[in-house]
Amino acid sequence: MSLAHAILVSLVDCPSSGYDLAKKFDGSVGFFWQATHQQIYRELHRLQDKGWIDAEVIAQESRPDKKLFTVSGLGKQELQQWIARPCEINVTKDELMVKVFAGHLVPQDVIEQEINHHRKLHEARLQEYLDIEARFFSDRANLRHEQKFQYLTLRRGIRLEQDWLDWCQEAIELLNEPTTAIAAPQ
Amino acid sequence: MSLAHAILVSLVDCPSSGYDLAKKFDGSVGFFWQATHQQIYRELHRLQDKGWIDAEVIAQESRPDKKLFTVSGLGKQELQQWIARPCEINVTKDELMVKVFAGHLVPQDVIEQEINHHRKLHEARLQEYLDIEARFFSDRANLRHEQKFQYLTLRRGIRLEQDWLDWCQEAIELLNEPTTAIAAPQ
DNA sequence: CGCCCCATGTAAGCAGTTACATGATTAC
DNA sequence: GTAATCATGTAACTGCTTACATGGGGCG
Repeated sequence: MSLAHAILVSLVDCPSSGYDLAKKFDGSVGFFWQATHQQIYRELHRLQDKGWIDAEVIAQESRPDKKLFTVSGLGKQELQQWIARPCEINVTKDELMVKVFAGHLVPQDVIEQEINHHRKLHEARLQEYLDIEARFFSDRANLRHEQKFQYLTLRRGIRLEQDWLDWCQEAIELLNEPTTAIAAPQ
Repeated sequence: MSLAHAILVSLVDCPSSGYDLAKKFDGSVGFFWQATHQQIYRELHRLQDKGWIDAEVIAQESRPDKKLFTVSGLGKQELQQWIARPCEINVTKDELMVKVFAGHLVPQDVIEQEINHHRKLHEARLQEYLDIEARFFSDRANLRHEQKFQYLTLRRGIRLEQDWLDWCQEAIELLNEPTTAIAAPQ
């Protein structure tokens, strides 16, 4: 499992509290790994037990205290080893595809509506990614070493969303092609 | 949750035993929904309790008996309602992206190797999909109504794999661009 | 006054994974 | 004779989700 590693990666990027992490897992790292705050707090305890992260309690005025977590030397070592271990393709569970697969069970406009609904969701997400690209990666010829890697993950997201839009287009077109040459009962 | 629905969709397509389903979830429906045989058997019991599927025991010679499951009227109704309920974008958990995000922690060739490894995996999967396209959907102008929908899911897969290959290409290129204009310490 | 934000947690329940179990048949 | 295929399951464990809990501060 690699929620542990997703958290380590996030902490290496920037030391954070559990609360901060929960927010980051709702953006940036969260674009390719999701976790709720409950998962995160539990995992942070485990990571502390393993000695992969260190905690420092930060007292705050007019705010609850927070624990700031940083990746330890051991944790960084573990991360490096994990990155070097080849991994499999991520598994997908795509509800929309399950629906489309059984699309013949419902009136065609039901499926078309659902595809259009998803087109809008993917459009919005694409726009979100493009905004990040414009804000943080506008000078693409001069990316710092670390930025290159983060930019690549963003590019993956942009591509994915764009490709979804293309598929939606293709799908609506195919569904509206006249169904020629069916051996219809006469 | 929709393992239940993935199973219903699979059964509507073709009445099957738990064992058959487990195999199907290793191909066809399994390209966008995965489940082990244990999950499937458990879910089949639940679906039977709900009355969404009917079981018929088939005695076989020289083989263990098997239970053949078919979707009941109630199950079909439920499926239709489920398809009509708008759903969210599927969540992704992409280990490779987590690794790439923290790519600066390891020597560059480690990341390049991992990207190349994934390029090969996606190439193989693309080929698998293209074979299915050639075998079952060669006559694309004359698809039956149901086939259109299944073809669309295949197209989604083909696009996804192709897009992965394009990203891998792009990634390797970006990583090998000379890092110009870094304010390097002199 | 009520709601949202900050910050961390417990508890219960469901989903998913891994290992183990059985027992006959067929293929090498 | 050893392994794979057919066919179905139990048990234990880990991971994930949902709900609930606390308590101060800021905002409208």
